[in-house]
Amino acid sequence: MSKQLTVLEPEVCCAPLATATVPAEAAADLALAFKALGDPVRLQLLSMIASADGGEACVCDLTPAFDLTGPTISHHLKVLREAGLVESDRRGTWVWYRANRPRMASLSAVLDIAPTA
Amino acid sequence: MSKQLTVLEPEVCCAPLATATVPAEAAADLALAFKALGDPVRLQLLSMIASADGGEACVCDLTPAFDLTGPTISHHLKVLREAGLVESDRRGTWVWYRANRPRMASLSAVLDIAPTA
DNA sequence: ATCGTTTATCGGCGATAGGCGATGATGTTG
DNA sequence: CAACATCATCGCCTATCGCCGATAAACGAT
Repeated sequence: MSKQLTVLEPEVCCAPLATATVPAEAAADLALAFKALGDPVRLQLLSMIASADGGEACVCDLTPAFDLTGPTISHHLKVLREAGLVESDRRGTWVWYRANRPRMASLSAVLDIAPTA
Repeated sequence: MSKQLTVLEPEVCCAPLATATVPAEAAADLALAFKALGDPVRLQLLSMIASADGGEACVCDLTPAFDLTGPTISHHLKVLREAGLVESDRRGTWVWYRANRPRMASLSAVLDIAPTA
């Protein structure tokens, strides 16, 4: 929603992990994102959001997909938000989430394996 | 999608997160790996190992790079091992670690963003 | 066999994370 | 306005995490 605090530095780094030692500051930011992905519920939430039709998913559609309470889902969404993986947008009664695709792409690139090692 | 079918998977699936909702079992395995990456020290350890000359790194070279004790580094390496991200190999006095590149590639693929959404 | 070196495991401690119910903030509708 | 619905935040509890010192296990050298 109107969470004015978003990732100020979206593109933190992209050097593949296997090509050079990641600096400490970059490691902190990357670890924050990977930690957010390190939970089955959040992983499914992100996949539901990213694969949703139109690229957006309403919380009202996400919550009933789990055997968890509303506050818990809201908490997980907050973690994903603060990790810069999703963005939210309140439209009327409902809140819609969409994936931050550049962020995901950057994480994917970090894990990418160089063709020749 | 292209006709690139990967025959040998290390553990689990590889369907990009943004194309379909990830099943619960796959989410558990993926979350385990991402959780292992969700720590700055482990992220740097993996990058040091993966980018090391010859693709291998000795614990004796890893430990002094951090302001942490031996047991703590050993613990982090164990987490990476149990997540399937690295493999270890004792050769004489020292233990050498190398990255599990297929595993990393599979995680990278999961976060990959489809060209057209 | 005994020592020194390297790495892993064990036990414990403080900090963090995931879960819930209760409450609050926001928006729609009657 | 009041009543309702949706979603977020708060407080609390338990479980897990990250860290250390102490100890054990594996190996080479003496």
